[in-house]
Formats: sequence, structure tokens, C-alpha cells
Amino acid sequence: MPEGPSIIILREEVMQFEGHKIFSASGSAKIDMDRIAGKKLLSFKTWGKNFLICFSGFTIKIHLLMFGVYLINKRKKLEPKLSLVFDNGELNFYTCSVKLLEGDLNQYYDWTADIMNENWDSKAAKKKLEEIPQKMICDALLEQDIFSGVGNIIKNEVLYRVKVHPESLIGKIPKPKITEIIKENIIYSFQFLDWKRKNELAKHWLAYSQKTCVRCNLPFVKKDTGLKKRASFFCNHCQKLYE
DNA sequence: TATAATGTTTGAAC
DNA sequence: AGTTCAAACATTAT
Repeated sequence: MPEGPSIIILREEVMQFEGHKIFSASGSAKIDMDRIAGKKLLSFKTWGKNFLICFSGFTIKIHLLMFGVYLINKRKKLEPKLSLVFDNGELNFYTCSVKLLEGDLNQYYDWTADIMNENWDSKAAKKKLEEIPQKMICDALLEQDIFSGVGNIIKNEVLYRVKVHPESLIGKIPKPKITEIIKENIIYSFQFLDWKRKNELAKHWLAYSQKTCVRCNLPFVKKDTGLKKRASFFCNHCQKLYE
């Protein structure tokens, strides 16, 4: 369900609860629920795919993983991992990872690595890529310490747009091309956000889960690539392999 | 019914 | 000691 842009939407949808007191906190997550009940929810933040619920002195970190779901003022039959009840409604999370982070959030997160954050820093990303010339670009794009928020859809769409083969080695890709990849990453991520809001994300896929290249009409290759072995959809003819 | 899918962490194995 | 890898988690649609 979630790549970075989807978590931005999640945050927008729950803004109504910011500043409100928690009446009760419950669920199957192995955290101390007593820490939350009665406290005032200061703010919601996001870092890539991490959804952050901030309180004075600590933060609840939610990661929706592959199948995570959240419901606002609704419940499933299934017991939630975390359920927060406010004076103006409730927020329920299912099938996700829930953790409690103590203290200052800044000690956990590098905000310049989050593609959706205002502090995103392309130069910092470029520097990090230079340190791993032997890695494949398909793996690097999924590296959350470099491109926090990028997932398999964004990876595939970006590489198709810039015409780079997913198994290309970072050190062999020309510098201007690296710059282009980073730039396109940001451009596509915000288009993802836009299209997701309009509920038309899949309509615009040119690579992800596609069968044919719209540029040359040849069949796409589907292959688990890199050390991460995540599915890549690409055109052998249009996407150049740097090796 | 088996499979695959927008993901990460953990700990064993090498 | 550092890396690699499979397992675990869990849900829904095809």
C-alpha cells in the first residue's frame, strides 16, 4: 500500500486529530499503551514511509510495511495493532509495525534523506551514491538512508523515464545521468502524490507491472534484480545498461 | 487454491 | 567480523 507519497496523504487525512487529547490507546502492538492514554497529541510527521505520532518526550512510529491499513472513525473485525480514541473520533492501524521512540526525533532521522521533505538534499544523495559505485542502481533507489520514501513503483517508473537499466552499476553511470535520476525521482514522487490523490495512480504507469514498452513496442522484461531481489520491469532496448 | 504484491527486520549461515 | 540470505510478519486480489 505505501510509498512515501501515500504517507503524506495519510498525514493529511488525520490532521483533524492534531492537538487533541488521547482518551484511550489500545491494540496488539507490544508497546506501553499507558504512555499514550491521557496525553496530548502534539503533531503528525512523516519520514519516507514512516508515519510519526509525536508526543512530548516520545514518538510512536508506524510503518505500514506491505499490507498496512488505517481507518479513520471506522473499525475492522480484526483487532487493531494500535487504536487511538480522541474526543473527536478515532484512528485505527492494522497489519503494521508499531514502535515507541524515546526522546528527540532528530536523533533517529536524517530529514535531508526524505524525498518528500522540505529539507531534501539532492547533493547529499549524490554524495552517498558516490560511496557505493559497485552497487546496482535498482538497489540504491530502494535504500531508505539515501532515498527515504522510494519504493518499488517509484524505482521502476524513474528508471524507465531516464532510460537506465536497473542493473546498471552506479560507478559506471555518467555523472549527469546520476543527477538526472535523482531529479526524476523527486519529480515522479510528487506526480505520484498528485495522481494518488485523484485515485488514478496506476493509470499513469509506464513501467511498473507493464507488459510492453510504449516507446518501442517490444515486450518488457520482468526480473528480480539486485541484492534486494525486488521486481524490476524494464525494456532491454530502451534502457541502457551501464556495466 | 496457489501465487504475488507499493516492505522491513531479524538472526542464522557462510 | 562482515556479508548474505531466508524467514517471519500478515492481507487481499487474481
